[in-house]
Amino acid sequence: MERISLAKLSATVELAPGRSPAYETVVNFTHELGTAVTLARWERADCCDSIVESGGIGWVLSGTVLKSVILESGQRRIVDLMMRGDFFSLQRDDPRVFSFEISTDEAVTARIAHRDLISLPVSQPDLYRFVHERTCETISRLENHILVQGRTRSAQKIASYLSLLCTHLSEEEGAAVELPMSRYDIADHVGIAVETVSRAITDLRRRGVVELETPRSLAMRQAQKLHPDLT
Amino acid sequence: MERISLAKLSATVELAPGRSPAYETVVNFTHELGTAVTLARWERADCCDSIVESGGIGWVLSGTVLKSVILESGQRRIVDLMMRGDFFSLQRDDPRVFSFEISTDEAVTARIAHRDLISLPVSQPDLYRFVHERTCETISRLENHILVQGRTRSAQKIASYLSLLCTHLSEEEGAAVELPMSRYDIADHVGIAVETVSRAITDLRRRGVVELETPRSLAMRQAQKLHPDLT
DNA sequence: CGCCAGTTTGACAGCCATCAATGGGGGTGG
DNA sequence: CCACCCCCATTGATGGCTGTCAAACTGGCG
Repeated sequence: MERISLAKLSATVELAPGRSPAYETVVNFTHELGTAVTLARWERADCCDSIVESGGIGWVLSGTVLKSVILESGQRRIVDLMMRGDFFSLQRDDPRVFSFEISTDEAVTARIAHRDLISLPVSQPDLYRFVHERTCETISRLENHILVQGRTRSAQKIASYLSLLCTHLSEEEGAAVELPMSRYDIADHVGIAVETVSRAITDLRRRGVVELETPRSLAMRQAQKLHPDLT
Repeated sequence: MERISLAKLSATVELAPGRSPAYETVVNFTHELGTAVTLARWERADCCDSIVESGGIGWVLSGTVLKSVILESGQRRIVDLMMRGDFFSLQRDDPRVFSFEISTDEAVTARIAHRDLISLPVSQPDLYRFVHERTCETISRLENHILVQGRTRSAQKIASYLSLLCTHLSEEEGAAVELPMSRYDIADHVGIAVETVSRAITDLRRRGVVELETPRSLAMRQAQKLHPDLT
């Protein structure tokens, strides 16, 4: 982990390809916060549990962060997947022991401590409004994932999961995107076995719903409407 | 649906049995908001989609509210279940068409419109802090449900689902609680078939994990630790 | 009494978790 | 440079679980 300054931030995230308008507002928000914000650069497989220490909220400026928990059975369950522009709450004294982990080669995160967050409404009310909007977006993201997990068949789960991922990663319809996680991560996120994930993806490829250049490079074809059993 | 005033509120919710300390803070919060709050009493199966109209956030003072969506296939999926003291976000211009529905005989809800919510940090900063805490609790609730849905076996899902429900409904360990929803609702919430829900509950009853006086009255025995395959 | 919604149980086919094995790619050390 | 190892992805085989269809039972209500 490496602390970075606001001044060095633009040099880092400017490189991020295909930034959407919504992401720019997050970068602007980060700059406007000034000294209240803490930035950090991480590398693959870094464990960033320390991010929770001072509470408040965090967000992702580049890369992908996984929020996970290890069950008594030893199984890892991924509760949330945060990508560029996504916010997440940092709850101290949470009896549930969550871990945060980087799943991309590199990631840049930002956060504000709880004490700075609660003083924000008086000092910068419009920034607080932005925080509230983003927190509601976090709720939407979790709700979407509940809908994905609620699908009965594994092919449906994977199809809707990948579809969500693609719309988040690229505005362009049908463009190839680089999956920010392994098959194992997908399995632990949707709650099915790795082998079933692999089989489901192979099945979708055969049916022409997705195309794979490499196992990590995926393009969605809008063929879902042609396959009513996937809805 | 019936509008009720703040003055009549105490007569309604005071009757709610087994109120926990956390719930009292919600009632206090409701009173302190004054004119900004809108109260409503509903009856079973009422559709309260109109609650979203002015945005902002809502919360439950008594009864149970379901947030659901109808898929193209005609299936109903329950995304969230809000009980006494639970908050939920009311997002206008959400492309996803959610419905809100009462699953108990009666329910009382409260809400603040978006315009009142965004002016709250300047007028009553400590109330806004409370809103933020509750919004984070909403995130925790959804995360917990993702963990429930992530379980592989249906008996595990039902066991952890009912366990969560009981700890939320009663502080007393092992006390019988009245389930605020039907087997169909449970099925649509955890994403399995009704018959499987029924079979799983019967299975748990045979193994001594739960006890049922009536199909709706349930008591958890802390026997889960005796059954390692349920963790 | 008949109807209806909710719950439960049975039978069965299809799907999925598990175990097992193979192949590919990137890294390290010889 | 090559051998080796490890992680990841994929495919096969199989038993067990679950979705689906069907039917019976309950309690409430007109």
